[in-house]
Amino acid sequence: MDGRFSNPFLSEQEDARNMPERVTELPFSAMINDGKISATSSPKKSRRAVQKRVVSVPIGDVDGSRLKGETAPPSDSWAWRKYGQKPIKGSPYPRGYYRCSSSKGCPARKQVERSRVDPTMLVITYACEHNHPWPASRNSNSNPSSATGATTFANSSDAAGATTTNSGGSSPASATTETTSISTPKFPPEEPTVFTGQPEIEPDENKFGDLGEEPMMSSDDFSWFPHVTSYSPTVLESSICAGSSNGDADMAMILQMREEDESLFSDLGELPECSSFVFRRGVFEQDEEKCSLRAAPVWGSTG
DNA sequence: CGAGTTTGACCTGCGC
DNA sequence: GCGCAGGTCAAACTCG
Ligand SMILES: [Zn+2]
Repeated sequence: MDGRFSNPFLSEQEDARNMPERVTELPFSAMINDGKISATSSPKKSRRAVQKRVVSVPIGDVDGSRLKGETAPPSDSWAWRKYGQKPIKGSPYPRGYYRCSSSKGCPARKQVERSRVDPTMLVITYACEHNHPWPASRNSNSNPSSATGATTFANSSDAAGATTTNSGGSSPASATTETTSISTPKFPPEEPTVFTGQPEIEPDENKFGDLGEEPMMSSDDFSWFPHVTSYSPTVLESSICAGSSNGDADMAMILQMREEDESLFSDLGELPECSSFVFRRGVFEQDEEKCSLRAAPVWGSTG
């Protein structure tokens, strides 16, 4: 594994100190941390080696701001357990730390914080992937084949579609439902930076005084849809990666997803090529990393 | 009674 | 070496 992941897409903002919040979203995942788990060695490197995918999502009042009203991100089908919350310097809003409640051995983590530039947006930072194919315990349906898609989709669409948040100006608000969702997952291998429109780097606590500037939404790609998320290469890789323990299930799931994938794209008439590309790529990688990396079967027997 | 949330304490990396 | 800031743990508490 020499190449590892030199994709220009990945702009892992490990020490993104300069840019506190660049409402950016990385289409591709980068789970290749270090190759070694933080179990054998000291938990020191764990801090930095972890890549992060930042996703900006408009706050939907459909599922969120109900009782809490604070930071209630739209559930992404995965079960998250909050394990911490800390105020972030430079941001008036605290940051919530979530972990996967499905399995103890699941390294999946999620950080949710409100965007400083756009209080109506939540910045969700994903770290690590799930070691398991699917919790299949929380909400959603047990049949991620079609019913789930439809149901979840409808529900979600309502959220984003209704909220719209206007600020993001994400695509045509007039568009009802799904179409709006995926919008255009265009990840042209040439401009991963996307956020050139906001060279404004805050030195310190400048803050929320005149952040009336619109984020411009250079990358308002797919609006956060649980369903769509499943299609995200992230999850794909996740499942693939998990193929260390029970490849069967994973494979099955992948196939399943693929089917749905096609359906989805077909329905939307979007770039199916991309999907194929991604899918193939994932498989390819699976062949390479197959039984390596983390994918610790901790949750397999120890439980 | 259990899962999940809340909240303070504690730890660690990093800059000064 | 100290202080700061971010990140995590764990006890207490709440809701179902
Ligand atoms: Zn998980």
